[in-house]
Amino acid sequence: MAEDKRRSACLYHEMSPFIPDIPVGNTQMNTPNPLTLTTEVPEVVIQRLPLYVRVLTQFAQMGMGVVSSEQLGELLQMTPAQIRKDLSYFGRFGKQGRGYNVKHLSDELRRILGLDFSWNTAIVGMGRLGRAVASYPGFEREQFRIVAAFDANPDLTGMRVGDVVVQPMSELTATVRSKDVRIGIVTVPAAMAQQVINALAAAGVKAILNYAPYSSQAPAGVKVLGIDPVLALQSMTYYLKKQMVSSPVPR
Amino acid sequence: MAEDKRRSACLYHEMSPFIPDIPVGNTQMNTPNPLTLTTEVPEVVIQRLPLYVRVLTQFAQMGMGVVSSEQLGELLQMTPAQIRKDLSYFGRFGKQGRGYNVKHLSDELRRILGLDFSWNTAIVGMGRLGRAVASYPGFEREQFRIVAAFDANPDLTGMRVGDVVVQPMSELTATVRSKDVRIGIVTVPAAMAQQVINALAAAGVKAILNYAPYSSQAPAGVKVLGIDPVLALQSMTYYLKKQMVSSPVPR
DNA sequence: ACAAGTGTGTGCTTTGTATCACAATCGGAA
DNA sequence: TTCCGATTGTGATACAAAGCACACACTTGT
Repeated sequence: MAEDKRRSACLYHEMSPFIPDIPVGNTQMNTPNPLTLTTEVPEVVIQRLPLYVRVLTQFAQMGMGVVSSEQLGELLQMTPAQIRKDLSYFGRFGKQGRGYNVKHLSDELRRILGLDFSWNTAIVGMGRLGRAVASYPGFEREQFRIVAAFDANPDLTGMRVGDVVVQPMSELTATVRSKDVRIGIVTVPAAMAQQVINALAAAGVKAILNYAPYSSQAPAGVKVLGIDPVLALQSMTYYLKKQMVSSPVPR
Repeated sequence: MAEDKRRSACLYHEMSPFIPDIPVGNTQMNTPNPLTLTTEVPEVVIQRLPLYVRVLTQFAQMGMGVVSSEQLGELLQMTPAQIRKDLSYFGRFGKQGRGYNVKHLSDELRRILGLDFSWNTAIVGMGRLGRAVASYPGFEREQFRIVAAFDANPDLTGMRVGDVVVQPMSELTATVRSKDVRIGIVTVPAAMAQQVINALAAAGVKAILNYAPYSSQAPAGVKVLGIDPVLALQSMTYYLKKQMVSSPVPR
């Protein structure tokens, strides 16, 4: 039977400290050379996993015990085949004829993504945007703990935002290390963004969420992801404009 | 010479009311059947155009008159070839041996995207998140005008947020039509998101920015784009976790 | 116990996107 | 004016992702 395409599943299991004891016989670790056979999981797939987690949560709230890839696909607007293929990168989570156990798959995906414990984050830039982001409950709800906040403006030092007190930039490196901050959130003006990103990277932060409307240079080994609602709107207007031309009367 | 691959450039020029008078001889409109030859511009390309606009603005602020695709590529972390190819979907904006005129290219891209005039938007959900989004200056700065705000909670009706006054949901349809709202911003709780999206769509809105952490079903003909910083963080943790396993001592 | 039905996992095909490589073109220097 | 270095625009190519289709596994009902 099929015993060749264990590709990235192997890679993954190697990274993972605990292998799930799914009743599936073929966990043969016959990987010839784990360093050469680096068949990575595509980044797009990784980016879709949180989506799967989210809809699984929705299904769980609806009281459903099992879901099929077709049901998932309908909610996510994608083909069942793609979902199955994505999941197959990490193992065999479904049962033929039944589908996927909602709770089990959700837990597995959370574990794969590293969402089974909480991550310490620091936010830099305590202006209007920064305060809004810091007080947004969505992060804490998903186990992202904001454990520190910084701002260059000395007037803001000492101000309480949520559970933390604003610190001056000079304390960034020390605090990041002492509080084991792994994720940085940048909410400073565009002109300051790059230098803040560099400072965070220098302090050892490896993942940064950048709210500044600025195309940043990611320091080596650091993942910087931009969040910019304006960029999103700006690409939608292209399609809006096209529609207007085809039907000039707006309604 | 090359006179076959005018593909989507033709399509685009057809949509566009004003054709730029770039000194380029071959604007031959020999498209056989504009309806059959629908070689669309890839969506990924459209999504990158705002990025180009943004860095061009940066270059302009730096006082640069012309840029090469290589310079753009360095700032955007992508290959020069890709930038050139993306731009070639819409026309010939550069000059061999020189590069692109920053101001000219920026203006052209803005026009292509429909950013040469302002767009009316309405925001639904005036909770903490909604108020933060409504008062974020980034939208107005890029010509997205928030002309209406709605909330289901009657206590909020009449409250002033930025330049607008919060209205009840019952007035949504009428206001969207009378104020020519083309874009909707959804900042309601996840459980309410779908019904708000449907209401906006029914009122004629064709583009929606959804801040709710919920995988929505886009009504036919409507583009719904989700903004969720948590999803972004959740995919980054995958890589953070991998790094931790390879170097167990965090620093 | 077996047959019918359902839905997974995955090899193969198709589609789509990024990259390469080079001819065509431009501006400036000699 | 002509040559030279630079950089575009784009066909061709390589790569990656999505979708298809089916064997196989599991469940349920009889």
